[in-house]
Amino acid sequence: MSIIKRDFYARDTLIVAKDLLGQVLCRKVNNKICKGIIVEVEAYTQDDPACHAYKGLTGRCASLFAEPGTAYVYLIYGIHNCVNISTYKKGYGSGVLIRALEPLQNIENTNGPSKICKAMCITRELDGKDVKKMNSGLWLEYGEKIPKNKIVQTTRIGITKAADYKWRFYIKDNKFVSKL
DNA sequence: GATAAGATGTTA
DNA sequence: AACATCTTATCA
Repeated sequence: MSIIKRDFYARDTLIVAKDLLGQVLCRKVNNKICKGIIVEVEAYTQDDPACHAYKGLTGRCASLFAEPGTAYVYLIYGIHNCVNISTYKKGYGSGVLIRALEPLQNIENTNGPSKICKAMCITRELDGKDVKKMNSGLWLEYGEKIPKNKIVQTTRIGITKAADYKWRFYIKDNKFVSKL
């Protein structure tokens, strides 16, 4: 397994989102390593009304504007954390929300964006971390390539704006994709 | 099985 | 006031 490099993230957000399927999200806490295969994602860009970066750079979403391959971790509904990876280029607010994982190592039950964070101890301390470095405690590695006919593209979940954008991608027939 | 409601805190 | 969610309760 090798770590995913900058070039991967420095592309169009939709492409990165699709290509993240099958890659492996890794987290090190208390000398334990957790791993899971990414099976479901959503793309968000600065031109997208549903994106936190739509209204421009704010304190909360600054990580979306950072170098490609930066973690954006935020609190939603007062209770739950969600994790994104910033994409495209520095100064442009875009990223990919990791919605579901297939457990590989030291985790289970990760069929939702906040469940991932709970299972892997991803908190807002990780906001702004560089996921291209293992010593951030959170990074991604190359996994299996997913054949095109196994990738489903559809509408995003839990948003009210731009609800017609088909910017959600998941692996067909995978048990760990979140429910409607 | 399905659907509805409640928890909860940060943000602009 | 809105919010990129999850769990529990209450039906059937």
